[in-house]
Amino acid sequence: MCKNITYITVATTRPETMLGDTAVAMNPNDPRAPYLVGKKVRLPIVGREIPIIADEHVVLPDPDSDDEKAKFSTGFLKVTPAHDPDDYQIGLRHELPMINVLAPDGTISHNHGWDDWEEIKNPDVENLIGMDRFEAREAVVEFFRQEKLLENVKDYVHSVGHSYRSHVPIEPYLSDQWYVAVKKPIGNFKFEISDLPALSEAEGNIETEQKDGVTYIAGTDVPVNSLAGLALAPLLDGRVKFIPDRYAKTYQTWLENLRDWPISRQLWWGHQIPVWKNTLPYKEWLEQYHPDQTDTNIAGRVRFKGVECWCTCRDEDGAHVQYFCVPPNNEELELAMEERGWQRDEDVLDTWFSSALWPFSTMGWPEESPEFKKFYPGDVLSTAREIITLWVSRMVMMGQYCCGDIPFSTVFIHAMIQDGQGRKMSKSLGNGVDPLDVIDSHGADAMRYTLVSMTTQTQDVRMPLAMMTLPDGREVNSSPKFDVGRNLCNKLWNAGRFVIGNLLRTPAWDDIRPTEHLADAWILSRLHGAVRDATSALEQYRFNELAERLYHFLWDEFCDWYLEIAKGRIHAGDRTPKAVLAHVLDVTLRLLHPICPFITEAIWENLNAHVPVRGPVHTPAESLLIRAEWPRADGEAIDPPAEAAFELLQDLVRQIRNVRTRHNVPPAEKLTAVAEVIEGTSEADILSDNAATVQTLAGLGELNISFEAVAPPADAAGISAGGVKLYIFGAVDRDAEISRLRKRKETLTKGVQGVQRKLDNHNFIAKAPDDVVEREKARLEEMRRDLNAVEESLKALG
RNA sequence: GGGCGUUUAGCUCAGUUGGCUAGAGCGCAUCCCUUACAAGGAUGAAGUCACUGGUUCGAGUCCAGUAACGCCCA
Repeated sequence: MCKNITYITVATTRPETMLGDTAVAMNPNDPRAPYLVGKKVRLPIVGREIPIIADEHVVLPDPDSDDEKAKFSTGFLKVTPAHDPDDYQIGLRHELPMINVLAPDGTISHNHGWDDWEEIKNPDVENLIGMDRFEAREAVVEFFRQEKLLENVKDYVHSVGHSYRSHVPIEPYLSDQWYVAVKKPIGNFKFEISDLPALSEAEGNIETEQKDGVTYIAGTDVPVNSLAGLALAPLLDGRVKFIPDRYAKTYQTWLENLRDWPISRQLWWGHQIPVWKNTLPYKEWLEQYHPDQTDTNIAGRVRFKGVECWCTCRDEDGAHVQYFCVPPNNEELELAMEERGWQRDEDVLDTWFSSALWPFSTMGWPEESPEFKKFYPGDVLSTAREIITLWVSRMVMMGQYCCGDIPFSTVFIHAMIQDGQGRKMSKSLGNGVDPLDVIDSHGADAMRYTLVSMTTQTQDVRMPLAMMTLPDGREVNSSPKFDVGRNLCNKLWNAGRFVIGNLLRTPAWDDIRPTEHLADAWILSRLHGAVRDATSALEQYRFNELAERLYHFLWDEFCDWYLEIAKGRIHAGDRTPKAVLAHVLDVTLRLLHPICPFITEAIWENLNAHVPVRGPVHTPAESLLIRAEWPRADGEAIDPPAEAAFELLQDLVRQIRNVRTRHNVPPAEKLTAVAEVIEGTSEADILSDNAATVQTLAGLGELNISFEAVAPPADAAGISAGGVKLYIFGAVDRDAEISRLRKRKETLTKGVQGVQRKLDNHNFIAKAPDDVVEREKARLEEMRRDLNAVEESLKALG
């Protein structure tokens, strides 16, 4: 059957590229292959005779397949090495000619590598010259139609890369490019390998293997002293780490599979590649410029007119071509070269090539500037995950190649902020947020605080957008998420205002007894707890925890409780809280400064003006907060008994407030209460010492403490906490009280049952750690006591 | 196709080595312009922790699988 084949059919999506076809390929497993491979076919229009070759790349036809390629395949593939990356690989494998039929502007042209043009040119082809690729596509199809060579036109779904700027389909185009060899052992290395801390340490710390005299990182084809090796070794030996550490895998996998790095870019902007090309015959060049040179195979450093240059040369179509890379600031040499026919490469460097130099080029490198000496190498790089490979790895390579050390030891990868629908922010979608607009809508510190609080260990975070009208009338994209930061800053500012406004005649720290009053001991304990937690969060790069912890301390502890208590005490003539307030504000400002630098600095200045010496330190505080020391947690100040005691007061106050709300007691109305405690117990002491505090915070006109059992009054609301039973008089709404108590009873009953079930389980008692069991037992006891109190109160109400 | 992430209250998210009666902010409901703050205060309602199995005294958390959504790379 196959012997009678006189033509073959190929399918293509880009008919115009057939002008550059140099073979037809078929899969070696195709049953027709044995008859056809090795034969030649004549290419229509062009008339070029091209071979039929066998290549695994060709997809066998299968009309029933879900795979579009197999479905549309005829079994024959036109091969255009100069205009398709896959075809290029086939071309290399089979040593096919590479014929470029396009000009750089996308029109059909015979001036850019169409080598057999003179042999094949004919009116049909000449007709196509100058057409753009889309026009030529139609013209080729039309030619096939008229010559009755067209078998079919079908719709075909495929993906073609489009330029993200101009949105036109991208055309693969064979051209000369500069590449950086990343897996080649580096010759002429400026530094000795033993001078590189990363590598010399690596020699002992990572596994390597020898192959043909080259040392590779074990299990890879990455030579230790190649650029890829320079990037990979510090990760493997632990000198570079990623946070979160899962990103190390991205980095490692990419480096292990790295191919040479193409650095030529055909853009009108950027850093033009500093390479000059000369096509003079080599001997003439030698005589003219470098009479002493006898080795014709130059590659490496040469001195040229007194300037040290990099040089390489190669044969191109029988002529010697030299390339010279000229260092910067040699304009005279460049001009002299250009006058003599040297041409500078028109391409510019890949932006990532320049970016790779960023950690040191920003500090004056290659000059050994003071900044460079002080700040290189750095510590932490904070960046986004999509540039781990393109940028981070290259900075690590170049840092060592150019400066002899890695540029940073920790790479912190932050989440990507998406819009409210989970889409990446982009200019074309208009779903982005401009930080400058956010600063206008919410303030710089508010934006910073919010972003820090969003910095979790996940990959993405969402930021719902909203149009906001600024005071100046502009409508901008912002997000209600920034309200969190704005509210915090507002709170901080007002708290600062209040504190500073109360600092007249603040006693010296040595003149107060800062732990005598429970509230003082409590806030100092909480303060040092906050310092400890904030420090630990920072050290572990847990920025959201840092933000939340400080928010919680400032708002829920300092403002909601301590300030309210301090108000009453200061009003009553106690000056101790003034010293405590000044100290707590001082430390709080230090803690918040990295997140909210502007507002804290402003408050700091105010605080300095009023109380320059404050807290346990005897010297005036730093005049600028940015220079002030980060606080240190004082373990002595952390006082768990004081915290537990204070929590009892909080519990009582909250429950009394709850009663007030449920009984619709007007805020101004003072209630009378009686508390029943057992004499000599700690809760009796706590309550006796802090009755005034509870009264103020809970709005009680009178709080009597009884060591005798109090019969639950029928017209009172009852609460209980930590062994304290408390009855509130004047809450006359019996129904409301009954429903409140029933709800509490239900909650407590459920809780008791749950814990009881746990404690009845022998396995739990036997296998759970003792402290867990003890905690459960204590909880059970507590809940039972409260439940009893609730039941008593219910009984009293009838 | 390969790698990774997410799924917890109406919304946006925490929840580290399993101990949770599951938290926060916003929103919601009720009350309050009380001399730091209404961008505030007090109180409250709201969740079958995507689904299915497993391990365990105990699972939001560990293991296996399923589904949906998303990101990066090719």
